Amino acid sequence: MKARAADLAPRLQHVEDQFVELWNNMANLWGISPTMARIHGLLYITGAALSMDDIMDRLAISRGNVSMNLSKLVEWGLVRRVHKKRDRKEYYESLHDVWEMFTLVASQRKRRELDPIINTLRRCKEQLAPESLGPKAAEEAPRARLQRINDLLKFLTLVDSLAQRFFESHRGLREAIELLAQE
Amino acid sequence: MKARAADLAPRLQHVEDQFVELWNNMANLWGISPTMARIHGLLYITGAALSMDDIMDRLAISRGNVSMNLSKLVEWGLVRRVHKKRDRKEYYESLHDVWEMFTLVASQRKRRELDPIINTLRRCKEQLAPESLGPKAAEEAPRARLQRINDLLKFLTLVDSLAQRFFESHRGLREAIELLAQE
DNA sequence: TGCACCTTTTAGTTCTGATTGAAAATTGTA
DNA sequence: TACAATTTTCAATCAGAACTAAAAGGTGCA
Repeated sequence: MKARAADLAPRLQHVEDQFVELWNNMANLWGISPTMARIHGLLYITGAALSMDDIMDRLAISRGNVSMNLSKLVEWGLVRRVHKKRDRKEYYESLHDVWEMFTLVASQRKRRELDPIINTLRRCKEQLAPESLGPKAAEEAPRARLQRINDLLKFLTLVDSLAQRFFESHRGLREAIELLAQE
Repeated sequence: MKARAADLAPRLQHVEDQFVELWNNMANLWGISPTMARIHGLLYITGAALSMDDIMDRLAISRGNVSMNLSKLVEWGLVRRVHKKRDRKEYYESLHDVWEMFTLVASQRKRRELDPIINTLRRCKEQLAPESLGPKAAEEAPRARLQRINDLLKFLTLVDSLAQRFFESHRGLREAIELLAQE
């Protein structure tokens, strides 16, 4: 099938819409809200710096909603504000590098979600420590629970330290991992 | 602080409650619903085989809700049904191994979430392929979009293949990873 | 400085998905 | 087989998150 030039724009837009919808579905996986994801998807796929109005029109989202979600995206570091000369509007542009986006999201989720969990677990652990339970603490029930908390803690601190290591040097690791995957 | 035997049970319960609450907070990270997570948390931390009534009472959740969430947990493979002799009730018991639980959750999320995304991306890619765009396809816009879709696809297939590899042999990998983390 | 243009905030509304309770279905036992 | 115990299903309800529209707040230019 050959496309005339006039067909190109709507077809491109159709692909972009599919992509935005895709990003919407990915929201859960990335742990961000669907609308935030859609906006980011649009910015990523077009590669352009868009204004709030552009986004409102294209995705049929209210101004306030776009505003709030854009600030969150900027806060996450996935999107940058850009100023155009002779234009008072602000424009927004997505990062381009997939690895960088992934690292940003992952490191923030670690900080917001994983770290507090590990802290709470440590607190649970203390409460079950033999010295805080008195001499009878050799009983079955607390010992078993302590064991399970320890298993979990061990696993999560492992994940934590691997993640940390990755964030600190993902540029270098990237090649290594890509090689590893091809093997 | 020394604890008398009588103090032990309520204190243990208090720690368990904290743990269930923690699991509740982890739900988002694991991609399961909070109530499902709380039920699983209770089963994991107590290490016991509990009946629906036990769970209803302990977590203050309705019977229907417990029933639905337990089936989902069984479906995910995180919880097993167990039968006790001379008792018509069914009892439910969590897996104990943290790595196994993680692998189960991750492999299912991959199948439910990641795989469809990769498929959709491939479809987007085809629609932007030069041959489907006609002779004028060398234009800037589609080329740039195709590039970004390819970047993404490359990243996601990489994640996919690493995950696959992990699921197939996490028992072996486990030791290697633990060593790596200590380095 | 004041105005016109944009963005942010917020109070109220809408929507989605979770939860309940009770009826229906199932299961095991006498 | 019948019945009592238990689980599942499902329509109605509820709660919280997301969204909107409009008012308030900034910002840069004349």
